[in-house]
Amino acid sequence: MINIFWFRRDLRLHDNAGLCQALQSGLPVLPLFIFDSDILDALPSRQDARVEFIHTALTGMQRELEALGSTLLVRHGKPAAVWQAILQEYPVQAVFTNRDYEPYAIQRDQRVQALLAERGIQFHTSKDHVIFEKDEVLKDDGKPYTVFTPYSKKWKTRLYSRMETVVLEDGRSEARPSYLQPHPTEKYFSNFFACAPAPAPTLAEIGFAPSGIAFPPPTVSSGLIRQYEATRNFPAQPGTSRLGVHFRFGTISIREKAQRALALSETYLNELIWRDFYSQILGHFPQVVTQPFKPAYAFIPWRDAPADFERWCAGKTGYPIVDAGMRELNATGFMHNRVRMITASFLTKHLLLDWRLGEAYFAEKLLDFDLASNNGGWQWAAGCGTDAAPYFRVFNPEEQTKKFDPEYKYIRRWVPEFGTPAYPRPMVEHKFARERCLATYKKALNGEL
DNA sequence: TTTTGAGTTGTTCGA
DNA sequence: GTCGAACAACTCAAA
Repeated sequence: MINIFWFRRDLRLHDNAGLCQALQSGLPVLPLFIFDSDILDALPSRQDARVEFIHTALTGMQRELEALGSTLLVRHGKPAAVWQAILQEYPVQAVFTNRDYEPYAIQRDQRVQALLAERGIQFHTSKDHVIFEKDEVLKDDGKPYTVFTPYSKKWKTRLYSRMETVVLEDGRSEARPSYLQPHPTEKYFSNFFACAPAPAPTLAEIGFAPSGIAFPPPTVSSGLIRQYEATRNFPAQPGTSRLGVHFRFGTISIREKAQRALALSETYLNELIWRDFYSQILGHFPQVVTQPFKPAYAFIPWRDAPADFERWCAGKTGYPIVDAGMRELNATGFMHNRVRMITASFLTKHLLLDWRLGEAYFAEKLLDFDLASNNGGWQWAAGCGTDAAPYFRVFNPEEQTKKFDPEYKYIRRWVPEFGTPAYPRPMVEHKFARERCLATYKKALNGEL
């Protein structure tokens, strides 16, 4: 008999909670990854950098596992069908995996768990993707938080409520939060199932072509984290970590990064807490996937203007900071955080286009796309999210440029024709757009529409 | 139950 | 240029 560890959004061998548990289960562990055709077939393009990223990460793990005398089983198909095939091929006692909190994943895992249960096979799940799951940080009345600041306070209280003494390499000892302790997977590497390498499908075999998009490294310097608060808002500078895609697919450990953040930057730690915050919002309020978090905002009459949406997508709005952001996204699969806010505000408030359009476009293009964070960010930009701030906070693209790209470095990098006759005029005048937005929101929220 | 303080990231206007 | 108030009123969280 063997046990199987099922990789999904946790593509690493080190400090992997579920894998560590599996390796301690007493049976040889065969690692598995499934390219889920339900997900892949729904992607709009056959050149998807995320699929390529996953494929690259799997190749790396495959190499590590072969060096350990084992292998990574990589299959392609609908999860239920793949599992049925695997259970025909291997005598499986139990399956281990890390929990995934997105609605589709929850449903998929319920089905797989039922399928396994019919055959008497246990399905063990672990927390790995977040520091705290949705029911670990709750108000005193047992209900979920919907405002970030009190959530973050309770999050930190909980983090520091359990400490362990750790002996460092130089012999000194230090107290560290138990929740951030690494899972020592490598101690149990001898428990992988010993077998010949199993051939994995190529990118082409699962139906995809290389995207041409470069992947950021899974590392960030301590200097950057220390300077994060001072530099993160300037898109021309490399002041942000670019670790998003690695968090998304688990090629780095959230615990390790949180431990470093604790030592180096409160601001950076807060960003990691935001990740948990939006994950628990999605878990408790899954309707946010299609509906505004604040129900009253469902009555805003978004404009129906496909041509305007196309101009926004293409980076041809005539507002250089907006266009620079959209072109960076289209070219690299990444957009600087500050510019994500500006472009999102522009779409929802200047153009009065439905935030779900922008959300879907980012979902298609962003290498680091994460449902919970992307949805939370877009609802925030549209004013309909958990943020208590007023809806009349309309970003002025020119003011934002003055503050965050005063020398037009970022703009010139992505909009070389800026300042020449080839650059388009603004597609909508700022003052007019601002007033139209405020009037429309006000009416809708007063129930006059 | 009531009260109180506060809420990621902003802009505009007038003194 | 700089500063504070207004933008509106509401809901959340905790005491």
